[in-house]
Amino acid sequence: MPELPEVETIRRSLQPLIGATIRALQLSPVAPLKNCAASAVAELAQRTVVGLHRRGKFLLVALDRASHLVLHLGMSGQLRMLAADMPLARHTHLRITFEDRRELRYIDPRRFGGIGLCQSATGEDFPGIARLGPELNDARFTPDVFVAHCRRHPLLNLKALCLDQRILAGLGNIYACEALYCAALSPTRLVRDTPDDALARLLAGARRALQLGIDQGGTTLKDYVDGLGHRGKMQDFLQVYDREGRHTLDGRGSVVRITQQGRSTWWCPEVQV
DNA sequence: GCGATCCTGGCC
DNA sequence: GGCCAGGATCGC
Repeated sequence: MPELPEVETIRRSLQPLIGATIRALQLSPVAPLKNCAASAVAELAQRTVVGLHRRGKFLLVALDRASHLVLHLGMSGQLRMLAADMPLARHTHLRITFEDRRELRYIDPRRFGGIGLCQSATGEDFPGIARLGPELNDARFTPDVFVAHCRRHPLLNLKALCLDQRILAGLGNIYACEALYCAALSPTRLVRDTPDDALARLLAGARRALQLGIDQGGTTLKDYVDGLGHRGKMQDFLQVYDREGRHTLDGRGSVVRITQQGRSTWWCPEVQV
């Protein structure tokens, strides 16, 4: 489900948790733990939330003293901040109860997400985060840096490039399609056949698509909500995603769907070359 | 690089 | 029943 704009929206919605102290943590028997033992998670009791950070699609819950919590929402994950006495949703895999009776719940039916611990405040010691490309909003991530990364993968098509977290951290299937439309580039084109200035356009397109997604509070196709239960509005601004057989939102052409790397790509051949 | 795989749920 | 879904990893 959640790509960078959704995770960022969730992060912002959970800011009120900063300063709250954990009373207890409860894991489901099938919680998707990544590189950590259930006992290590339970030991986070009595620790205080000091910050909420995002890296790519990962959310880091920074705690006072030592280790921090790393959460990835995979395809179907949700984070919800609720009162501790609210009814429990199915597939709730982690409950973090705070001293003030608020509760942060991690819900993930498909369990493609993950719950883990890291030592560094930036998560650099967490596998998966360590492999990520630069943050899209990092000013040091210049077109030159991006192009240099791209050139190491000449045989990738541009859609696969967009989805490659080592290169563009945070893009998922929706925003990859939207970024390629923004940049007017065909998803089937190979990196090898794409000049530097077109790759620079792709970086700009990715930034534009993600920023619009953040501004609109994420995309709610079905069930995405932020930590407070608010739906996103980006679904009303998508140009190509899930619009097979219709026109692009701006009416510049018609949308087709193809399959690449086993996943759907929606694009507009009249605009994207 | 590519395809299979991990899961559940919703839709046709 | 089969197919599809907002993701990432692992093996070849």
